[in-house]
Amino acid sequence: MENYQLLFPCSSTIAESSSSPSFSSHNNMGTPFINGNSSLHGVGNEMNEFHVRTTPSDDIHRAVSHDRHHHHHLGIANSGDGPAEMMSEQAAKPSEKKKGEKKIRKPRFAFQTRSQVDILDDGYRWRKYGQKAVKNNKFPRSYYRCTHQGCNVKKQVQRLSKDEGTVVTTYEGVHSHPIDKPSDNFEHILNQMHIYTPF
DNA sequence: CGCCTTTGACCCGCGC
DNA sequence: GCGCGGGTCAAAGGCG
Repeated sequence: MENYQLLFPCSSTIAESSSSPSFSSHNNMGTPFINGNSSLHGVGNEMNEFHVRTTPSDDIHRAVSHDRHHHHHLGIANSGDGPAEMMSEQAAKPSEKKKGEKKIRKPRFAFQTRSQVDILDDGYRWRKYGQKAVKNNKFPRSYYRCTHQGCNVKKQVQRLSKDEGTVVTTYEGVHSHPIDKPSDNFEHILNQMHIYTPF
């Protein structure tokens, strides 16, 4: 399914600044929306912010329902009236530090989706590694890591308490490997097509 | 049995 | 220093 990129229609744009180079260089499937203004500031700048603008029709995702809070079932994320949203945030956290390593924050980008379900299935396999309560939010935030060997991409998902129909997904890092969906069967594909051709 | 969640503890940066 | 908030670890358990 190399057309995973369709998940993010061309209309959605991203502005991100980061300290991570090696961005626009090789294309990485699965992150089509990185338009390569890489390394705005050199390493050492811990401040980066990300904006995501999506269009009204951005609730374009396959989604996993969580009728049980574990396994993945298929379901179409809503189709809603999600208005265009813009997000910007600061992340001034040095996360990547092993031992005397520099504190570089990978670029992060977020988008929000109106959806009934929390987990948007973007085609990668994720393992949840944490969940935390968020201040001023009645919903927790979940932390996921890409399970692909050597892939360090993370994402976090949270639902707005202000508008509980909205789910914010924040990606951190870039996949450098193909999509690793165990079973991409017809049903999945059909679901996608369904979503991508709303007219 | 392998893969995944759950969940409390831990860690770290920051403001007071 | 201390507490808080956000992010991560890892043990334990669940499920197919």
